[in-house]
Amino acid sequence: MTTERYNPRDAEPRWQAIWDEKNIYATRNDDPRPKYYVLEMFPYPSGRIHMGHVRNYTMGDVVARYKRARGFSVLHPMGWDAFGMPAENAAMERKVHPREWTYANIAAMKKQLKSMGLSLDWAREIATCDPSYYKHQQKMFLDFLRAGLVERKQSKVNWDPVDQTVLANEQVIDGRGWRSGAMVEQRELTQWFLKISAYSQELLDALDTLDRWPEKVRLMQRNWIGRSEGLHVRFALDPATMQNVPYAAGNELEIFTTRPDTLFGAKFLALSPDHPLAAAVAAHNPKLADFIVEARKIGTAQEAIEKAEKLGFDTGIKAQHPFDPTWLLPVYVANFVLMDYGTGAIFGCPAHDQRDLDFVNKYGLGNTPVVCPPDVDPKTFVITDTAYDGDGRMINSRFLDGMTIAQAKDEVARRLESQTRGNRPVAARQVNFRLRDWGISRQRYWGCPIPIIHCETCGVVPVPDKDLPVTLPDDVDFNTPGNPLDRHPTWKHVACPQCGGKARRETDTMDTFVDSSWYFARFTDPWITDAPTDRTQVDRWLPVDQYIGGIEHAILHLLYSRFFTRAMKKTGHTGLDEPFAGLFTQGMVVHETYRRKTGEWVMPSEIKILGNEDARRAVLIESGEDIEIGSIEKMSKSKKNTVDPDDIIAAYGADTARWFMLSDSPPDRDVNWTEKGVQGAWRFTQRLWRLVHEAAGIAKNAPAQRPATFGEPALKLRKAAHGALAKVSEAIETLHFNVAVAHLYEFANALSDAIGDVESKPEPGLAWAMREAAGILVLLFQPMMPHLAEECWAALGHDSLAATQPWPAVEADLLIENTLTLPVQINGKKRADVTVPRDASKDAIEAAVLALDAVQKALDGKSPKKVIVVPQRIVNVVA
RNA sequence: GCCCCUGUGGCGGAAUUGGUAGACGCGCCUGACUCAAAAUCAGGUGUAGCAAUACGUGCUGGUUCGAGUCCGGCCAGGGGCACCA
Repeated sequence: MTTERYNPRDAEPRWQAIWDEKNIYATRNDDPRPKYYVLEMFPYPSGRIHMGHVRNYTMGDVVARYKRARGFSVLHPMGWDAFGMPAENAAMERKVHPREWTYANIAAMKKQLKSMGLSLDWAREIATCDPSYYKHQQKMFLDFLRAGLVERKQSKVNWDPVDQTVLANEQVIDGRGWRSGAMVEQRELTQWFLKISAYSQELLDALDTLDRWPEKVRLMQRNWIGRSEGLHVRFALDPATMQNVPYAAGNELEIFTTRPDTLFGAKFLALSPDHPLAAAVAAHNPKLADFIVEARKIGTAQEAIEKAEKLGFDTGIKAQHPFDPTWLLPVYVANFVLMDYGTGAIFGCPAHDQRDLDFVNKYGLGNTPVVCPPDVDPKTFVITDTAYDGDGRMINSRFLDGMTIAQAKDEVARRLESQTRGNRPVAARQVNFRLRDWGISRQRYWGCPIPIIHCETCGVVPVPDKDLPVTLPDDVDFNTPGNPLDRHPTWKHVACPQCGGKARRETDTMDTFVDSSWYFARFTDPWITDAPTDRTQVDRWLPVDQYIGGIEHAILHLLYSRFFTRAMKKTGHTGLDEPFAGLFTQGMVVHETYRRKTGEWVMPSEIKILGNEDARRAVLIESGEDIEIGSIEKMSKSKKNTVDPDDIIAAYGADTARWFMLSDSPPDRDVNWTEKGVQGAWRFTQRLWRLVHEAAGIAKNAPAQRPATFGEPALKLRKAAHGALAKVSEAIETLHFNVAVAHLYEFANALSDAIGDVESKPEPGLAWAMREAAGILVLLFQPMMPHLAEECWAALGHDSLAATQPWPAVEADLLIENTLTLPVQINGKKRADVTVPRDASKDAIEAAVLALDAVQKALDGKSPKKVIVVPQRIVNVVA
């Protein structure tokens, strides 16, 4: 009797219009119910959404809809990460203003997102390029400046020669710019820095409290922060070797080491090529000067950084061993010592550090092992090509001999701390971090202007709060590379706010990661005009309960946001430290690749698949030309293996796309987009529609009152319904969407069986159970397929909206079975089943098991060695 | 090089965290309906075997009444960091 098909092209826009009209997804800031803030990482407005967005926003939407049904006041906003390079590239290539380009893209993408049926509160929409947003960012920059969290300093920076801008360390991947892919060069520039390193320890410690973050992300951040404990040691330099060296710091050299225990294995000291002492020696030593120039090249723009040979240059200076002034160590300049870690100088213990060993083997400085591995005879222990960095006992180390590494470290620190030279201890325990301050200056137009004025007489002057925002000029040209703000004829020329004299604006704009470091806070009250946040709202809504996005932001965005939230707290804009209580990182959307014999990539929409499995092949639709089917890879424009969400929604509807995104693959793994898979999802939407309509036909005749008793088929259906309810709820709570999907399939199968029972085994309670079950089914899939749910909910005779219904309540009694079927194992292998009453005693179960034929046979008249009865689980007979 | 994660049918993946391995879906096979196809419906589908049964969660050892799950060693794939002293 199935006639009509569900038509998403008609139904989806219809329900979207109704949701809009009734404004059901708006969140009120005065809602007294418990709050739940679910947020997906906001998109860059590139112009079109891609499948990764579909997956990301579908997951967030399921959580939002589920929590709403669970009675929470849900905040689920959307905005745009709208500043950035592509807008300027478009301006250069297509002569369109970045603002126009960006806002046109936002309009297009908003339309696409709306077609997905997401339950978003669009009234809170923000775009980071809007002065009403970046005004507050400028205010916070100035607040941070006053709080000592901003610094302006000259530093070596990573310069991207293609984008013509500076990149943070985090934005350099394998020596290349994260966006342009160009080899990064080193340049000296004066930059604005946010002092994230002031929070190194705190950012590290607090990771332990983020128990709803993936362990993987926490580990990556831990490694990035890179805490190491060690000793800061002052080596005295032999005055005889320091003649003619104009070195301001005097006759000493400070080093940092994490292995003070190996001090008696020292063979040399080494300076970074950028160390002031190296420069001082080079002033009178042209060969060293040349060496330093060469060494710097290797550390920067050279391709093979990791393969660079360890090179050194002997300065002729000698340093005294801290425990023995007569023991002199040569001081080298070495290309592998970094200036901006520790003190820019090290001591080398070749026996226990591979780099140092490579170095001494090249320059013939020898090595002395000072840590002997367990079970090795110290007399025969020698190091040749491989340094030993494992555990052991101290040898060849005078008063340290026999100690463990930990004891030796402590002993060295203790002795050197109490020695003084020039009224200062010779050594101090020190903690070092790898994390550097966050350089935010970018030489770009399309970013948030840094609200600073440089005055010839007053120096660096903050723009007064009353003059905010500093807005971008509209009349800019992109015909030449570099920063359009810098070459704008008038924009940068202003009067100094302090003295009124001639001054110029800072023409650098902020890194766009600043924009995304606080948008989640702005969403809590995007309407407030005189402050970045309303403290009542931001403190009530934050932290974000569930944040969802890509793993690619594990360090950059998430670490910056954690820092920024703390900085906002310090300046009174929030009351908390951690912005994201729960984090989920979703996998990518991948797809097969296709290419012509000539090697050109071909889009999935351009080809047709013929045959199955081994006989599977692809041809170009247009010409019938054979196409090679390649590996499954991340969807990307370059390999053309993308599928356009618009096409999928036009062909199958948003619900089918959403359902497929959630089914099969666990959400944190990659999902392979296949035509077969989409068709499977499509068939299921049709099947649900039919099932619910059939069930509705039966339910029409159901009594209004719940029957006092239910027959077997009705009870079976009710158990299936409530079982599914319990399992789907749990799966959504734990974000195991693929498991929720599987339980919904199972439940649909059970409903289908029950519909068959109506004819074969009619009974009065079944119609009532059918109505209950169909209702539960619809509400269970509502978070995933909201349009279909509305259509089905209406078919069940409701004039309310499925999207606003409370989550159904489980009848716990139905989940408890009166009799249990336990598996019976003999010696750990399953051999039989036994059905016993739920409350049967262990003895009763044991007796029932021993009476089983299979058990009798296995025991062969003997009595069992042991019978293990695990209540409600399993029985194991040990024969 | 260091650190981390993952290996389960033809495929995507389940498995109450030590208790019936393979739920659910895809694919495939058989049947029904149809002039036929699509759609739909019913049944089957880890491997070997006619069967009883045996084997089976990357390999290998161990702990346990019982191991996909815990421990040791290896192999493969993926990711992060990489002169950080």
